[in-house]
Amino acid sequence: MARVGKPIDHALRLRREADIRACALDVLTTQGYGGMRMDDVARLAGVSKAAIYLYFENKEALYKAVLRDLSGAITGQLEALRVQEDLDYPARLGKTLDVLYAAMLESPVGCLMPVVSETARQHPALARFFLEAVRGPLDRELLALMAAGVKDGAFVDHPITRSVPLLVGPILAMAFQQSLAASLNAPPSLDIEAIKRAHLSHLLGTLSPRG
Amino acid sequence: MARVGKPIDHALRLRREADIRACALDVLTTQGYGGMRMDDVARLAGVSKAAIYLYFENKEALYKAVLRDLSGAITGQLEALRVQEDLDYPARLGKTLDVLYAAMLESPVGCLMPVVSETARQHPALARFFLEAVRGPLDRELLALMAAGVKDGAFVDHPITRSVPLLVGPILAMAFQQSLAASLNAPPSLDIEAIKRAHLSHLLGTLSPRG
Amino acid sequence: MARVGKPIDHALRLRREADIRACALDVLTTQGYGGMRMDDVARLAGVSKAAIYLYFENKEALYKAVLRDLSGAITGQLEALRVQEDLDYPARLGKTLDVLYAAMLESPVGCLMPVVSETARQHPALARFFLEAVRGPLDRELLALMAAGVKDGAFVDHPITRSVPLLVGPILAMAFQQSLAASLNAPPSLDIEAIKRAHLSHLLGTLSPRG
Amino acid sequence: MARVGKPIDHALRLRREADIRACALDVLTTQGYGGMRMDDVARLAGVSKAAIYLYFENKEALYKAVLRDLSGAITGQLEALRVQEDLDYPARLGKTLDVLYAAMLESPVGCLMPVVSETARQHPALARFFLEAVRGPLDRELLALMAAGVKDGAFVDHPITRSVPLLVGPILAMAFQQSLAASLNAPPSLDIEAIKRAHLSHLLGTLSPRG
DNA sequence: TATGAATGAGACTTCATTCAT
DNA sequence: TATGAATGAAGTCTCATTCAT
Repeated sequence: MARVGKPIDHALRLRREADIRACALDVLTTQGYGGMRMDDVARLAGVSKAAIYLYFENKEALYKAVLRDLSGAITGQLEALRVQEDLDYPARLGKTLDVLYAAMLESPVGCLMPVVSETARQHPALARFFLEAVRGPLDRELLALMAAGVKDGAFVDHPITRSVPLLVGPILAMAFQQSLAASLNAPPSLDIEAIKRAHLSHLLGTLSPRG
Repeated sequence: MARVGKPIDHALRLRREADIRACALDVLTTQGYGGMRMDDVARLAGVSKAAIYLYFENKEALYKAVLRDLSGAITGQLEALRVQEDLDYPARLGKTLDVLYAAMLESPVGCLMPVVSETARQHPALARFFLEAVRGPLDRELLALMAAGVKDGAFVDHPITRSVPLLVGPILAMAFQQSLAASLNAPPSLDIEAIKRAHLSHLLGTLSPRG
Repeated sequence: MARVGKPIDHALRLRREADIRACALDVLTTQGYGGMRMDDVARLAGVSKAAIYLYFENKEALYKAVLRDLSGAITGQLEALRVQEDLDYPARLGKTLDVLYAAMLESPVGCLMPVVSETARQHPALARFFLEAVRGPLDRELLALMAAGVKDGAFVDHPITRSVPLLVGPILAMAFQQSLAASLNAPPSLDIEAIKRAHLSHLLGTLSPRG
Repeated sequence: MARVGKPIDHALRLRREADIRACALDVLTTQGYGGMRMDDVARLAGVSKAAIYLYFENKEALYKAVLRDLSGAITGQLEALRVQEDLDYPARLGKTLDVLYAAMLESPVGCLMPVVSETARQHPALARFFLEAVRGPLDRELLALMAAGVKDGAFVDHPITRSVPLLVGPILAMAFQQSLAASLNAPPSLDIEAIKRAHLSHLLGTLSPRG
């Protein structure tokens, strides 16, 4: 009657938690942090408001969990790329852009950027969390790749190798733009593949050792 | 009895209104739309909360007024951009970056871009207005400059000449970063002049006809 | 039309505040701190719940204000007595008992003692407040009187002159008892005047210099 | 199938019930009734929250059970008091104080007295029960001792011999004080032995036939 | 015009209690 | 019997907005 039980239950719990996180992400991207009511998340997840508190200590914790989850996935991908030594540096940079473009422009993550920005203004603790737990690891990965490329002579030692905004700022800008467009129900107007190619070519133009 | 007072009162009214708008902008840039409490605006403006409602119908109307007001300021700056035709293209691109860096990093406009994005879903009309009155002219001006440079042979016909995010996205990324840092009362950590130089060098590396 | 206005308004505000404090005391003595809902206080005072927050920062502050108010009155009386040098020490001690008996057994203050006790368990901050702002001053007054009496040779230097519980603990005990009796709608069974006389006689028996 | 298990189960059930009662007492003395969360009791008892409801109908029932249980312990102590008739009256009064000091300051009973007072309004039945089962016998015993002492000429016929608060109120006052100090995690600051001696000396000063 | 005072709707969070297993 | 999970009712506090003066 008790069956194996325990591990299954544990998995259930994890799935429930993920469910709630997913619903929270949904609400978050459309309503922002201030507009995300625990009620909404609960209703969307099909549970009672109080149930959310069984999985997350409070609204802030839920928000952090959503962010941590998403950023962990991205950072993980970047790290895998960075150490994939069978690719040359330009290729690794290209794949890195692939990951970032996909995350920021083809997933809900992009829509979170304005939310993060707005949220940070009212909740310094959340701003700090974002910088330390999301932005920090991401930046470190990217700068590590560039530094390695420079050290191995694959990249010129140009200041952009030390500046994340100059390297991938355009992606953030597009995320903002797309989020705005989405709010207006405008069709997404960016030809992402073309822009990505141009972005990479632009970077390599500056970074390639000769001419 | 109060007849004679009218015109004076009218001027006073306009000034008061502008005062309140200015204070609202202040609060808006530091706290975001959700964090802008009528109480705060009132206190900052030195009037009673109820007084605000004598000048603006409600919070949203005040927000709209702030944005409308700001769009005028931006258009002014754009006009200054356009009259610099006696300089060569690289120099004009440099000046353009100067203006944009200043606008995004040292004026409230940069801070408002994320605010607008974030409130876009609740206030699509405002978002549209912002896109048309602020972002639109800015984009057109920049693209016109690049197109002219290409046509005159001063710039290579690289796709980045047709993509505002690729050209100046890094600036928004930095605004975002700076705004986060400000939420933490951390001193701004970016060496903007150096970055600006790197940015220009990066662009010219791709755009310059030779090499 | 503006009349003198201001001072009257100010007085009104103070009266409102006192009203709310009084209602809070009412609810507090019957429901305890945990059972005192802001709603109840508001309804009793004939204002909206939110209005209370115009006068008191939060529930804790309201509670503190109630306590501070009551204790201030008592301590003030005690202090006046202590320095009333035309009375001899036994008389001053007697009057002091008068004050304490009246406060604890003939006013709602007595009923607050169990409330304070219960509240302290859940809110250390309030326990500290009670000790520092209520109990402390009261104890100091009482001990100062005894010390002066001893120094002037009016009282024997017995250890009870340095122990507030031994001096006036019985009053607290009766307050608890009365509060309990009140809860049961039992008629108050104590002959306070007689007990007070016995109490004083008991104290003077120990404190009087000769036999 | 489970027939044989019954008696064992029954014993287990009783032990479990007692366990839970003990844990509830623990929480009750430190947190008060309002602060006693079923969660806390469950965690302390090492069972699930739901399990408590297998043994007690609800929170109030658990509270009642704790009190009922305790009344037994007290009556036991009182019986020990009564059998000391071989000692003279002052010595017996001293022993009586010993027992009361121990009961009020070193056992949970002292802590519960204010808890009962505080919850009396919500649970008058409990208050009455407490008065009859705990306070009543205690008072009767004390007054009987004093009456006997007076009748045998060992004590003066002073009114304090007929007033429990005047005789032992200080002990409750100290319990109150100690309970507050405990809320603050402050080390208990009372030198109980010294106070007890002073207390006895104070009483005998009034009660001793000569002087 | 201007304001101090007031409020209702609503948000987060807690907890005794129940239910499916 | 025992529990992890779930919940509804309730409580504190906030804030845009209104009203009497």
